[in-house]
Amino acid sequence: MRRSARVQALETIKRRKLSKLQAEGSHVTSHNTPDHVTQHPSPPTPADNATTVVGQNGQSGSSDGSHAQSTHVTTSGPNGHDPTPAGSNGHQVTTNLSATDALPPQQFRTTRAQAKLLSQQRNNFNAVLIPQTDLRPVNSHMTPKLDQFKFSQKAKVQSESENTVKIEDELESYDLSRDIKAEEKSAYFIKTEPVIPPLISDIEECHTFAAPQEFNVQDNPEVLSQPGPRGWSTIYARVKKMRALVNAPVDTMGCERLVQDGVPAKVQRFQLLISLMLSSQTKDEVTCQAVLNLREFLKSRDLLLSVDGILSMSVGEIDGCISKVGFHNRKADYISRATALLVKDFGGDIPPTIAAMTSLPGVGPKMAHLLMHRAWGVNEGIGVDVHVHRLANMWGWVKGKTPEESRVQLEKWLPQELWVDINPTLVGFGQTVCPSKGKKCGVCIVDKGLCKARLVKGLEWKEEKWMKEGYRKMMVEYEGVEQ
DNA sequence: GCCACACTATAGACCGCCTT
DNA sequence: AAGGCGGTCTATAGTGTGGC
Repeated sequence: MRRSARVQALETIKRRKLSKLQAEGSHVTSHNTPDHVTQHPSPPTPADNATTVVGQNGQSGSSDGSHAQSTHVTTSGPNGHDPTPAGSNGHQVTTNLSATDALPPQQFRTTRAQAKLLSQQRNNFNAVLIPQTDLRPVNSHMTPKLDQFKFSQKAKVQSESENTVKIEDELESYDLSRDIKAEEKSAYFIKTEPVIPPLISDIEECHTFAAPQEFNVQDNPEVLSQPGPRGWSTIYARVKKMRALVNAPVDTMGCERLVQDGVPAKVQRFQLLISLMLSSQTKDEVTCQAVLNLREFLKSRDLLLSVDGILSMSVGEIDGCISKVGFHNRKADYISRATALLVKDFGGDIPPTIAAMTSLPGVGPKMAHLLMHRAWGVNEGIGVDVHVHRLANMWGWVKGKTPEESRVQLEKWLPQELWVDINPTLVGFGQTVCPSKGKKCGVCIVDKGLCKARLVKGLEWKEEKWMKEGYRKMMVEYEGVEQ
């Protein structure tokens, strides 16, 4: 077992033991639990019932130890607010909350029947009907107390509790009948209400900064008529069609949406750089929270998330704010060093060339090209991330071993008008309909003959299952699409 | 069949070792 | 010296397995 899996398993066991002891009325001090919180005796908790409902990403049915965020081990009050005294030493925080307090109010809990229904719906690809972003954990109002070294761990506890309430709140308010009705119509790609995650609503000043104008297939038939690999334009047009109907995390929490309005363009560019640096190997919502943490922290110093702001922070403080993103230790160091380099070599602004950008630590070609698009409005190349790389290879558009190889090959034939558009289009598609694992071929409208995914061993049985369950009608029923 | 648990794959950039 | 390759970091989704 790999170390992380082992740690996860151990933590799960610890949590369960703790929960059991609580249920038995024992007085437990969990010095070794991740939250370092003393937990008090409690009546038997229905936590397990609750946790079988929906975890992160709205996924149902799992109390997998690896899905720690779906667990009601929490020190939070009923509304998910952190009850931890702000001035504590951070190494061991004692609360007087009972476990009853720790549970969300009854009305937020979802019944097993509802959970089952939701589980079934998800299996029927309601990841589309219920955009994942609707159910993803989102936490707000996290007040960093970075004087405490253990901030990140406390933050984790806080976010778990808030997530739980919010997710279930979402579920409670979700109109199940609407979905059943939708299923009867076999309209699987239903764009629900505009998906504005609560996270975004907490940062109202966020907007799309220097966002490239969306490429419209209908208005640009000549672009798609250009030569390229077999069927490329058909695939692109259909993916665009699906993307118009599916909300993906990148649409609402992409890096360019994490830039503050009303601040100098130079600061906006810097914020975009930081967002991009944080985003690698990190889900959009986690990146978003990390950016918010940085901004909240700097706000307490009357500073913006800017070069000056970052320079005022130690690496440890940066790390504390971004502790939930992947490779946070290294990224904290990169951010600190890159910011210093910006001041030293580039006048405190991000450089306007790919070469200069990639000279910054933690910035590779993908980020550089995206920065050129978003920050400078310059279209010099394609921002090829793993989704673009994976999908382009899957469709036979390129044969690249690395994203960089794929980028070079793509740029040889892909019309330049699409160089900016292809990233958000394929990333969103890769996040929702065609992830590397769990491809939803049953609802994809790309031609069978054009997509290798349908030939991948192991997918056949799924296709069969979907057919049996009657969930693969969209291809013929979706308006305007013929297979 | 359901559930809990274990395990694996994946992601972007960098680093260090090895080979050429 | 340059390039290739595999390991590393962390979090999470998906899948497999075994017990009830």
